Amino acid sequence: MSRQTVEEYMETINTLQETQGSPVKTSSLARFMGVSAASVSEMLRRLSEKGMVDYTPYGGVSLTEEGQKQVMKLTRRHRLWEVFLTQYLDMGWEEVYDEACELEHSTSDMLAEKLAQFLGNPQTCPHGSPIPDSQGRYKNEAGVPLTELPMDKKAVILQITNESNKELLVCLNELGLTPDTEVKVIRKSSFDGTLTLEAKDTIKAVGTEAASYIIVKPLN
Amino acid sequence: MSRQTVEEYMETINTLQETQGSPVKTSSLARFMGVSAASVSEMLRRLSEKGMVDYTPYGGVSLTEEGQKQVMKLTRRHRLWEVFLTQYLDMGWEEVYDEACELEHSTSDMLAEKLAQFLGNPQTCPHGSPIPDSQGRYKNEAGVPLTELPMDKKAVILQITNESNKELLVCLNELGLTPDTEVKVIRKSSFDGTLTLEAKDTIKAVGTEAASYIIVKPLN
DNA sequence: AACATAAATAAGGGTAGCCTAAAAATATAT
DNA sequence: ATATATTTTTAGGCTACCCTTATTTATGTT
Repeated sequence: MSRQTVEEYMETINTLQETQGSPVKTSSLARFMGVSAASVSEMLRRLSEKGMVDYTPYGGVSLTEEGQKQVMKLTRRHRLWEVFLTQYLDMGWEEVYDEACELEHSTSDMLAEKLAQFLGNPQTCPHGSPIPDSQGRYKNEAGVPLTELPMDKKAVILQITNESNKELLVCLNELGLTPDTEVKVIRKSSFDGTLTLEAKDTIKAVGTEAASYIIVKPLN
Repeated sequence: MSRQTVEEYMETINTLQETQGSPVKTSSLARFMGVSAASVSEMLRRLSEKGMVDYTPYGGVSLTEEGQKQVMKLTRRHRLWEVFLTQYLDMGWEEVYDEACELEHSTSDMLAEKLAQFLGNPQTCPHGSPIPDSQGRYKNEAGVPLTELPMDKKAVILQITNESNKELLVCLNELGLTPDTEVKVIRKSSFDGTLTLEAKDTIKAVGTEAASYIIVKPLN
């Protein structure tokens, strides 16, 4: 089986575990990967034989420790490339996800470490997600979705989940809602929950879906 | 057919056209790609259908204009990555060929141009080979193998062909025989042709095989 | 508990890319 | 010019990954 394809399955399993909990359903995987459920079943059987996932037919799938380790390696490569592409090649933060998806599969261990060194061992990607260390260890700073931040409480943006959503990222970038920015919710619409924010001394409006992808850390 | 595989066939056809002339034989391709001649035949039929090569059974293969253009794009990506890897990530010039082989297949048009810009549009790779421009145009400076340089004539190293030969590159690097270095042949062994050189005010010995891979431009 | 519905797998088929063995074409030597 | 050797292609098979259709399993409702 082609390395690239397998790696994409494993990464998707990981993402779905994180966002929707474990175990992951065949149908979710099929939807996210754009293939039929039958293809997923088949692949899960193979990945299971290779010891990368725990898979019980009809019961869903989760990564084994070994599988998790592999995914952390890929995540590291992916996010290091994102840092390089934004900081040195001047790409937009909505463009780098797709490029990094390609590059990560062509990155040797040595290259990854040299790149990390060149970049000064960054701790997060441009979207604020943590970069696993060379051992695959991962420290995630605790935060809450902006939707759950109490009114009038100052907070700092940690991370934008959904880093592959270009429309979202373009929009947030225009609003200046990027990691490390301080924000405060000053109004919540009683009709549809739309938030009114104060950030960088300006007033901004953010819908609930967008807000749910913005992870913040309350201050004090 | 997987893009990667196809691209590697095309690049190999190009390399063999350059080094051994056109058309390229099935058996050469099979040898260089490490696959059976039967697999090559099959692939050539498919590439021919796609208009990438001119192929006559039993008669060898050569790239079409379209195929050539594709290869130039890949060559550009490959050599740009080599420059990046040596200049910014501090990789050895014997290591970058393999890494660039992987990366070139994962490089979009936009990424290639951004990278070129970041690197200051370099004209040659670390081994001295020209980098095609964004239109795929290619200007190769004329030179001769070191084996054909007249004795006592000063020359400057243009290029090391055989950039994938690690042992050769390590050795030449130790001797300081890299592009832009001035050299002069001061002795040729009448027994086996081994050359004695003067470069950087030091005396160096180079065998004929190694010397045949060193392309120089005579001065004055 | 029985039934309807949804989800997942099994069965069967396709393509790309690889192989080996056999057959065909070409090159070489006598 | 013919026989032999070499090269190349054809034929037939294998695996990875994908598909659609049919069947099985799980789930939720009454």
